[in-house]
Amino acid sequence: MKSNFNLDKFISDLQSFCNKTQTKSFEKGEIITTYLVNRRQVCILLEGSADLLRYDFNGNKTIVERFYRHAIFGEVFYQINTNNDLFVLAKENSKVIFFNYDIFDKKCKKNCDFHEKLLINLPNLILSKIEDLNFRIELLSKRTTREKLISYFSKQSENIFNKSFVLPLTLTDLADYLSVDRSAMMREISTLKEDGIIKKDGNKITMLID
Amino acid sequence: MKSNFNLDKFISDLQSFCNKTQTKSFEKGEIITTYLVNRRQVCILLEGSADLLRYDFNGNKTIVERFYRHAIFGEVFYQINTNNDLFVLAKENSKVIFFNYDIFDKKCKKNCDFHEKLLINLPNLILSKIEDLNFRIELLSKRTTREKLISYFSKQSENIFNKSFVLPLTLTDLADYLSVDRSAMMREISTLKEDGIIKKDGNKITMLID
DNA sequence: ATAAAAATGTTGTAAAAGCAACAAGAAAAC
DNA sequence: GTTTTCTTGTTGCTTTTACAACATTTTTAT
Repeated sequence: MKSNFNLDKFISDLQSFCNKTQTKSFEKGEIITTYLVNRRQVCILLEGSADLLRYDFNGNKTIVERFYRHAIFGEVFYQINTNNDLFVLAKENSKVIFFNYDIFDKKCKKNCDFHEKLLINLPNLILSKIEDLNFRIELLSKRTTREKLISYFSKQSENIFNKSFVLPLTLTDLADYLSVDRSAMMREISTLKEDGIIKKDGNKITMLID
Repeated sequence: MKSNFNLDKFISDLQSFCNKTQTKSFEKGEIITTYLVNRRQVCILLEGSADLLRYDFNGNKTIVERFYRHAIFGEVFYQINTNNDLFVLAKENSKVIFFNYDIFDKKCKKNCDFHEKLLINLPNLILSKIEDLNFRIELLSKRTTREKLISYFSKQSENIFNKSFVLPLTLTDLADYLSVDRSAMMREISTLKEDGIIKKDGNKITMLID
């Protein structure tokens, strides 16, 4: 549904042509990166999924963003003020390519076509990210938990062209993502079921409306 | 406070070097552009301010984004499905430069250094936009109207390095921006005043805390 | 200068959401 | 295979927010 250009080819190009990138694998639960002031790291998720997390002074967790395959993230894309505030946690075993944003200014060697490819492909990754952010804003702008849930479910359904889909998040995480109280959300899911808007079987949801 | 590169020079470069861009002026209240499916227009606000607006089926207005000088917008940055859903309205007299995103693929003529400049500067504009979107998400993620207001006010205060600042939006628009009911927001502003968190004189707010 | 429109400010009441606590089921760890 | 941890599901109660209505002030239009 997102950008359709050949990202996989691009990724393999990145790895073969430039010695200024680094690829690492992470196990579920490992910290992929912590956002640092004055660093301009760029990360692209090649495999797996991960969360950008923040814990506030009260210890409340916020899922700032959830990343899936091909997501781009790093300090470059987030205004940070203090260290250790934001970090990215692998939700599944993941593979990530890292490089510094400075790569755009300082070419690594003559005739390295890495930069050309990067300049050509990066915009697509970034535009895709902007679309995600806009959707998240649309979600969070909804006034009620019910509307948030319907929007989120509809989007999931549209993404796979199917009325039924499996939730990619636990319900606990979904509440954090929609920025609502979990128990209140559960209550709302119950009324959505009662009202015949959705059907729910475990973490499989079916939309019963258009 | 945002990106510090020389945007003004870049803008004048854009206008002088490439015949594929167009610059137009708009009076307050005029529609700058309507988002169209299958178009990939890019707009940069050179002067003034504008709102990206949506009216839902109930007629409720949402300020999707508010643009100030140097903001970048257009279909490229928003996933749209239907025409006439989203449009950009000038809040003040404004000046906007338009070009098509295809400009990145199809160079206009040999030795036109427009493209080089565009490729160099556009990322800064876009990263600045991403920062704005992230801040908006942070705001909307707050669970209470009180927290949303405090975050918004703090940000305004930090931006100009001054405890006192003039609201850039009307209170009515601020409510739409924070996605809360206006009267409920007004009530919360009252309690913020009572609790000695802020001082308010017309549309000038002073933070009384850190 | 006057009328019209928009924004601000306030309040009562109904609806929604948050908080807290707990039981039951599922998944992960040992 | 058993224990421990995490997730789901539910409910009573409190706080917050939305809705609606209206008065007042400010801004805009003519």
